[in-house]
Order: sequence, then C-alpha cells, then structure tokens
Amino acid sequence: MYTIREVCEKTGLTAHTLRYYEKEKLLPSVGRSAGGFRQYSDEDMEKLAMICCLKNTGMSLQEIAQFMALAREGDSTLQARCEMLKKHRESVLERMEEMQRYLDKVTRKYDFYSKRLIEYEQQQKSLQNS
Amino acid sequence: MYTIREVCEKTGLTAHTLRYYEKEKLLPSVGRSAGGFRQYSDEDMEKLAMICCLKNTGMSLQEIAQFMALAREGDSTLQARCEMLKKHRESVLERMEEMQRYLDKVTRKYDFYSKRLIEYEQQQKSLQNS
DNA sequence: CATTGACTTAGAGTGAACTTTAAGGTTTAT
DNA sequence: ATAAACCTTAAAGTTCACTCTAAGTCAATG
Repeated sequence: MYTIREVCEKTGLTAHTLRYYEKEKLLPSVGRSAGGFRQYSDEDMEKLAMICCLKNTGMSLQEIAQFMALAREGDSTLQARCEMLKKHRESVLERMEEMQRYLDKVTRKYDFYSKRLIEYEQQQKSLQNS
Repeated sequence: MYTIREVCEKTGLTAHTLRYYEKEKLLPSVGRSAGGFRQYSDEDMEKLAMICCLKNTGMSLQEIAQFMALAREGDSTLQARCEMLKKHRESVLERMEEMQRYLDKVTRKYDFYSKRLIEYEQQQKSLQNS
C-alpha cells in the first residue's frame, strides 16, 4: 500500500492530479485508511501506469475513463478494450508519422537559417574590416 | 493575394482561427482591401506554413509569436531563430522517442488483451456446448 | 437596388486538464 | 502534548487554444 505522496514520487503526478483523476473516474476505487487517507494498492499502481501510458500518447481523460470503466467490468469487455487500443495505436502511429514530416520541415528550415547565418556573419566581419 | 476564405481552404484553419492568430501576433501584418477585408500575400502564406509546422510539432502559440517577431526584425536575429529551432527540434525528437516507448507499451497491452480475448472466446464456446 | 452571404470588430464563452483555495482533520516526531 | 507536515473535501480559478456572438459593413447577383 502506498500513500498519495509515494504515488506522486513514483508517477510524477501531483497529489492534486491524483485526486482529480479519482473524481473523474479514471481510478475511482482507491482505498482509504482509518483516518480517511488514500491507500494505493499494487493493482492501483498498475492501472495508473496504464493511465499514464494512454495519456502520454494523447488519449483524452474522458476516453481513458471509459477504458478503465470497461476494465472494471471484467472479461466480457475484452473485445471492446482491444478495439479501443487498436484504434488508439493507429491514431498514435498516424500522429507520429505526421510529426516526422513536420519535423523534417523544421530541420530543413534550420539548415537554411544556419547557412544564412554563416553568410550574415561573414558579411558583418567584412563590414567591420572596411 | 488571397481572401481569408481561400486561406482557410489552403491551410485547414478556420477564419476565426486566422483572425485569432493575427490578434495574438503570430501573423500581425496582414494587408487590407479598400473595404477593410484581409488580403493574404504569398509571403503571408509562407509564414502561415511555418506557423502550422511549428504548431503541429507542439510549439505554443506564444513561442511561435516570439519566433515570428524575431523573423520580422530581419537578419540580425538569425542566430536567435537558429537557436530556437534547434531547441525545438531537440524537444520534438525527445517527445517522439518518448511516444515510441509509450506506444510499445500500448502494443504489448494490446497483444496481451488479444490473447486473453481468444482464450475467453473459446471458454464461452465450450460453455455453450455443455 | 435589394438581398444574400461573406466579411469586419470587440469581447464573451467553451472545453480540457489541471491548479489553487479555504477550512478543517490526521500522523508523526519530539 | 503539541507543532509541523501532510491529508481531506468541495468548489472556484487558471491557462491554452480556440470558438462563438452581436452588431454592423461590404461585395456580388438577379
């Protein structure tokens, strides 16, 4: 069992964000200590890892909440979850390819600017010497 | 010269967004017709392409506005712009690598679910036959 | 020359994902 | 036993990047 503080350290999320995720039903079933403090189980930690994974590949919190709700319903939702992951995977791949194309453009622009910068610096030097 | 409508069609941005970008100083110097309508030049279109490129690789509008402001100041800012592009390029590469790692995790999860789904379906079939 | 549709502005509203605040209760170390 | 640190909740506030609204102007067509 982990306190919210330990979970923050492990995941990089803030306590505020963890509480927010609970409220938004991403991980709604976190246990409580006698004093009412959150206690995260190893299963919770695994779920959180999945949540971070989906979030960091651009899935919206709403969709993640849907996915986690399906997971809580058990094996009868395996197919639905498979389909979600497949679609998500495809959209991530597409976005990465798009990013790569845009990045190539940034690289070309950078190379162009670098050349112009060298020219400009030589020009400045020759102006100084005259 | 292009009307805002034509620019929308070429860039995929809405007229609202183009006006918003003007207000936010991403492309603040768009000309006007006698009647006050926006007229985008070929140079404006090139700048817009750069804006989209930076935006689609995750640069904030604020940073893009800074970059475009430097560009308007001329060659004396070449070095500053080079540095911005270099930094941006590096951060995009990092993000893409991170994305790839997360995507691999999604793929592994998907494969795991697929296997479990096949098992589950066979189980259901044998329950039906009994 | 009137109507339709696209354009103008300033400013308010939206949705996502937090982030902060206020007011208080709990744990831990001394 | 008490102070400091940490936790609780509900609700309001923030930031980003739009997106929409209202009230009016302009251009093209029959």
